[in-house]
Amino acid sequence: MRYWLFKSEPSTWSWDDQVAKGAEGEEWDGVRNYQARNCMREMALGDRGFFYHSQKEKAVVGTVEVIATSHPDSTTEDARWDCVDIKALAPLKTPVTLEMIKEDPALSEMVLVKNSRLSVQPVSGEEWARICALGGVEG
DNA sequence: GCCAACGTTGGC
DNA sequence: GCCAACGTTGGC
Repeated sequence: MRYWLFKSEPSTWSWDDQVAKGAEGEEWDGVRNYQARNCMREMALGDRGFFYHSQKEKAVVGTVEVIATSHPDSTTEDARWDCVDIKALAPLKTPVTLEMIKEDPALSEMVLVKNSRLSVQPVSGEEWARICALGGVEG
């Protein structure tokens, strides 16, 4: 199993919106960046991810699971853009903020730190375990 | 609200 | 195919 991070502006699509979709999940649509799209194309059923709130909050707030592999993005006719479906798994007891991530030597190499603009990105197994521990959630 | 970083577009 | 111009993202 591989691990990922999905970034969203809470004013556009928040963790609460994701939770409200329940087991049915939702398309992670609207991505118009090749690197982010390529990440989604690599995802497998059952892969796990973090749900990250950008802008004001800047924190990992929950975990999600990939429930549909890459398919055309329904919000565009442009065949270049694909997306996956994800469902909410569990909220973090303690949101893990960008500040905490930057201060933690074990997390200083995260794509989130190195390339802050990439909206869908890979997370290593070590990073996954560390953030789950900090956040008080089962990996 | 500003600005740096980055990706994309389009003219040559 | 290169590179300048432009638009967008996201942290501060």
